[in-house]
Amino acid sequence: MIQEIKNSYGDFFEEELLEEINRIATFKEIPEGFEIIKPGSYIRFMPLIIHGAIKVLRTDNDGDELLLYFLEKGDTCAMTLSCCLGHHKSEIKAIAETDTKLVMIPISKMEEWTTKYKSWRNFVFDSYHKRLIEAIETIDSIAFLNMDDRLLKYLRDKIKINNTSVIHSTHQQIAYDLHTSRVVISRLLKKLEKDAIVKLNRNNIEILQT
Amino acid sequence: MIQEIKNSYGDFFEEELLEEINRIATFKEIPEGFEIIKPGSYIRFMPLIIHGAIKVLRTDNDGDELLLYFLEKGDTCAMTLSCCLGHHKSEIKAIAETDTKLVMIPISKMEEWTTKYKSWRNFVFDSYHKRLIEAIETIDSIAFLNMDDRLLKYLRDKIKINNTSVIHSTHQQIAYDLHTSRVVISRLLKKLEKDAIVKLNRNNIEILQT
DNA sequence: ACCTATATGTAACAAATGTTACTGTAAAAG
DNA sequence: CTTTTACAGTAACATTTGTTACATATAGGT
Repeated sequence: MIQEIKNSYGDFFEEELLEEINRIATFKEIPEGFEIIKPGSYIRFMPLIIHGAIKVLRTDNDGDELLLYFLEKGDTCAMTLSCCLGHHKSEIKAIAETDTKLVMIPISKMEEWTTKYKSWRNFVFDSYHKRLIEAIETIDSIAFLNMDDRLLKYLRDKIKINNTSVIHSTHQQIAYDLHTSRVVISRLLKKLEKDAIVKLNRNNIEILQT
Repeated sequence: MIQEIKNSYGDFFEEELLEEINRIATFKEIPEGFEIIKPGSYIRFMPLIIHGAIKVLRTDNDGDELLLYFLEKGDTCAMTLSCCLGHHKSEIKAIAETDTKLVMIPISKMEEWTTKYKSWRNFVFDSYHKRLIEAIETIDSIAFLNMDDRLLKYLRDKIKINNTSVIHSTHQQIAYDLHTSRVVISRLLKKLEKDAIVKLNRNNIEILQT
């Protein structure tokens, strides 16, 4: 497992810490579409992403959803950090965007390691920083962009995360992520197709221009 | 200064740390309306709020603005934390909402203290957590609420922060914070007045129902 | 008291987004 | 092969939000 972590996180962590992770953490493989974090649930493990991608959504009581951001190799979920350190409930939902490999750290080790290892402390600070920046970029999108530009940004983020130019999603799924309706997405996608930016097929969207 | 900090932060910090803050930090009084952080500027101090309130806005290149959240006594600005620890540029703007008293910590001490003091580490983690939660609540508002409810929420947040039932703002100022136009705010405020939720006067808005 | 800045009220219209309803069509299931 | 289900296309309309234009009102300076 040490080598796997090094592949994804470089030499960020000290050898000592790596060995401790190796001893204590568990390795997990998650299939695409699996719901890793459910809203309202308590979290006992903090996931380090070794391979793949996870999408993180905000949910409210009425079943409304909104994509917050994607997590990649080398990332961790700052909301999980918050939950772990503050022992709060999850207010988000996390779904495996692709098949994903995770290292699960038990929360009991979290505080201990922030005291013990400088690299771990920096990793946690850095993760918070990244997530805060991402959250604010999400605010930028919904506050300052129209739906057509938000859709385009979404499609581009998605092909980047999945490392492909074809998106396997239905219009309805996209509508959920952007918190709008299927009809609106179909309408805007059709416009993008007219402008030769995408090519539409059943269950997939090909991105022609990046 | 130690007593001032204790009044605002309780016994959260160790005596030792308090003394170090007292020795190193500078005390500052800021008048209402003063621009504490400008977008694009580098930040050399981290402000701890002793008294008063600060509003934090997101800005983009076109001069668009959006209120992110208010900071109160006991808070600090996590974006500043990010900037300090990561040495990034500010992407936000901070303005004194009321007359405000601050303790300014030089960033050089930041990392040192996170290693040295457990309470400081926890304070920093806690601040990040709070700001992340607030940012996500802002996302909730703009994603899930219509402008009338956003306005109402804004007014309520404002009277809470200012500890008064009269808001001294023009419609234009509110429009900037919510990233909409003055006419829209006037229209919606008039509706709230019809519903006996507010009373409108020149340069101030009285909130009748909380 | 008069002038001027700024603030507010409001109508009329434009644009963006959301909703409903119905169509056709491809894939999956029987 | 037929039936069913899920997906996508599109028109017509409703609602929300944004824009322009102008009228009116109030405070402050002279």
